Amino acid sequence: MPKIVDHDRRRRELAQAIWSIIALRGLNAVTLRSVAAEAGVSMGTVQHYFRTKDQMLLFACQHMVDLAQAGASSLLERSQHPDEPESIIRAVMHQTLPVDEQQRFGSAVWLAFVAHAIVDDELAEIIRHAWLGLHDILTNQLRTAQQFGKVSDDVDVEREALSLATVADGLVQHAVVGQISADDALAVIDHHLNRLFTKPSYRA
Amino acid sequence: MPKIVDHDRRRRELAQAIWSIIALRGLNAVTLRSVAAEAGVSMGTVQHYFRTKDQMLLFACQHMVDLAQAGASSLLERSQHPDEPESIIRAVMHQTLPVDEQQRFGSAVWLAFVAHAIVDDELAEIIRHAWLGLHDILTNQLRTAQQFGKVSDDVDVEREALSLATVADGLVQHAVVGQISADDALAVIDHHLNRLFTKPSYRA
DNA sequence: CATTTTACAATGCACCTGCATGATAATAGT
DNA sequence: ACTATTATCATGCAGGTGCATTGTAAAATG
Repeated sequence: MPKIVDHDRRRRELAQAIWSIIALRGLNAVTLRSVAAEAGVSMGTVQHYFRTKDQMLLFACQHMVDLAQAGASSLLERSQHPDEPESIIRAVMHQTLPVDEQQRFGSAVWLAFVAHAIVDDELAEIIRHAWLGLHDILTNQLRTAQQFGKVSDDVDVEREALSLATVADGLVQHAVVGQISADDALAVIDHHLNRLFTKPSYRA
Repeated sequence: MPKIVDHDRRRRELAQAIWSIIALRGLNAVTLRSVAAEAGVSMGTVQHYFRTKDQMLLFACQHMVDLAQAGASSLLERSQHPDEPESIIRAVMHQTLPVDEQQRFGSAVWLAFVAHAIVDDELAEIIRHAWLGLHDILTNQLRTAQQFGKVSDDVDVEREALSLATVADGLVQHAVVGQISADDALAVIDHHLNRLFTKPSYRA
C-alpha cells in the first residue's frame, strides 16, 4: 500500500472524519488526535496529509463545497429541457435543506464553517466563492424563466436570487437548531417559489 | 469594593468581554484566561462569578438575548399608535442586521452562538426561546396589520413571520461573512416588506 | 538485489486548557 | 473592635493541544 496512494483521495476520506466530528461534537472538538481516531489512523498519518490543522479545516470546507457544486452541476445536466427553471431552482433549494439525516449532517457542518469564517478570512473566501456559485445558478435560472415567461420581467433577478439564497440559509439555521422541522422549511421555500413563478392560468 | 458587589452587574460586564473575544477571535478563543485579560481582572475573579466555562457562555448568550428583547420591548412601547405595524416590523428587522459596527459585532457573536447550539442543547434552548419571542412579535404585528387592512387576509401569518425571521438570519450570515453589504441586506428586507404590505392605492 | 522513496506510527515537547486550592485584604455585621 | 464574610488574586495540577522528530516497514526504482 505504501507507495501507490492517491493523496487527494486520502484527504477526502479524512475530510469525512472531520465532518463527523464537527457535526457531532462541534468545531473545537476537531483535533489532530480526534480526527485520527475517527478515521482509524494514527496522528502521524493525519499530519502526513495536512501540513497544519488550519489547512486541514480549509480542505474539509473546500471539499464540502466541491461536493455541493458537483451535485448542482449534475442536477443541471440531468435536466434535458432548459425550460424547467422552476424545478431546477426548487431542487437546488431542497438540496441545501436538512431534509434527511445526511443533509442535516451537512447543514450542521456548513453552519459551523460559516460561523468560523467570521474570524478566518481564508475560510470566508471559500464560503464567499461557494455562495457566488449558488448565486450564479439562481440568477441564470431566473433569467431563463423570464425568457420563457414563467417569471415576471418586473422582478429584479439579482435581488431575488440573493433573497432565495438567504431564505435557505436562514431556514437551515432554524432547522438545525431544532426550531422548525424540515417540512416547515420546505413549505417556506415552496411558498416563496410559488409567489415568484407565475402559475399557468387555468385556461382549460 | 469587596462586599457591596452586584453580582449580576459584574456578570454582565464580563459578558461584554466574552462578546469581544467571540467577535474578534471566535468561540474557541474564549478561555477563562482570555476573558479575564479582556475584562482586566484575574482568572480567579472570572471563576468567582461563573462556576464553569459552560455556564459562562450560557450567561453570555442569555444576556445577549435579554438585551435584544429589551430593545424590542422599548421599541414596541415607544410606538404610541398601534396601527403602525409596518414600521415596527421594519424596525425590528433592521435591529437584527449588522448596519453599524456595534450591530455587526453582535451579529457575529450571535451567529457563533447559533452554530455552537448544534452541539450544546442548553444553548439551543436559549436560542429557540429567543426565536420564539421574535416570532411572537412578528405574528402579533402582522395580525394587527391585517386588522387595519395593511396586510391581506390571505397571507398565512405564521408562515410569513417565519419567512421574515429566516430572511433576516440568512442576511446576517451573508453580511457578516462579507458576501453582501448591510445596504444590500436592507434592500432585501425592504423588498420583502413592500411586497407584504399593501401600498396605499393612489386614490387622489 | 540494493537503494531510495514513501506511508504510517510512536513519542517528546512546549504550551494551553479548565478547575481546585490557598492566600490576602477589605468591608459588613455585631 | 472583633469577627465573619467575601471579592480578588496567585498558583498548582492533570490533561489536552499542535507540531516536530524519529523510527519502521513496505514498496518502487535502478
